[in-house]
Amino acid sequence: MPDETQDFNPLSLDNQLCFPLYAASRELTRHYKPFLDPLGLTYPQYVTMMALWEHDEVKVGELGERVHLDSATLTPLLKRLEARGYVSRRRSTTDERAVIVSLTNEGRDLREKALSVPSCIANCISMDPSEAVQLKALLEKLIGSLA
Amino acid sequence: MPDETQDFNPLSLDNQLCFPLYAASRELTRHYKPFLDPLGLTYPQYVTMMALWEHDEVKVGELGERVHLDSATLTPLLKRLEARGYVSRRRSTTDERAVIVSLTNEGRDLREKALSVPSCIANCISMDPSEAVQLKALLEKLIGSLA
DNA sequence: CGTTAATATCTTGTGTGCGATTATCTAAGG
DNA sequence: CCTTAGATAATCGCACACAAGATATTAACG
Repeated sequence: MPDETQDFNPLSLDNQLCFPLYAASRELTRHYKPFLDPLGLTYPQYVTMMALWEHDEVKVGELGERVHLDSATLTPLLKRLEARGYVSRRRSTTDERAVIVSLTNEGRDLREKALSVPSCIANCISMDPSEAVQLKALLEKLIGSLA
Repeated sequence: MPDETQDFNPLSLDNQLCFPLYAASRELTRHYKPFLDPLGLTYPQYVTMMALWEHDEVKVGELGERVHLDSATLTPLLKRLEARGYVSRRRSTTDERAVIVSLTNEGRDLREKALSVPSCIANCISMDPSEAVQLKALLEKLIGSLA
């Protein structure tokens, strides 16, 4: 019988919020891989493309704010997307410091092929939809609380 | 006025569970840094140490199962912890394939200094404790559902 | 106009993550 | 024994992630 009065261990993995958050993020990312491989995208690239499908012709900094990545991560990632032919990068003519990221036709077309990805992932998650919605809301609340 | 009948966009970042999960994980990790720097630990190293503080003298594979990391990530991470003097690695005498990871005295002592970290982080999260508990439960459910 | 501060991106260095491969060792069968 | 299948880490290659610093441009101010 476990002793109910035993000391609470603040460093136990089972008492941490950070640990399941960290593990869940990587586990979910791993599950995207088989669906993203045919598109020639990694998971961070997929997230970046989703942001661009919503709104392109944006500066690197604006894009980074949207996906919570800084330019040190985005610059090489965008260069790889450019090499793939999905995006183009050009200096702004009005502000030579800024780089404008836009979708190529191929990048725009890729969206059609990506449309089925969310439902493929949904099938991998045997979780009540209402719970998934609740989880998403709590995660967004956490992000807001950390800002 | 937004049109309530407009098409649902499955690829909108705002409709994804993966995106806030990915962002929240990195944001939270970032918030650990100022508290982990004085300990000489990165966030994944901290997680690994927490697992070892609970139970050391374990094989690399067992440790990896606990923290959801494979040997390609753990081996160099453990070598850095070894270089720091926090852990030791030795081949098992009974099974020469296995490497046993154990804490050094210095590694064990580090736990005392780390005891305050969880409460420091808790202070950073302006979130109802019951919501945090709920979030943790939902994350664990998600991990289980993906397994 | 010239100097300085602010902005925006890029580069470099360190440390993960993980797929794929390799090397070593154990165990099981013949 | 010997071969072989399975187990276990380590290694390699590529792609993030981010701090810190470098570079280039713009804006602000006297």
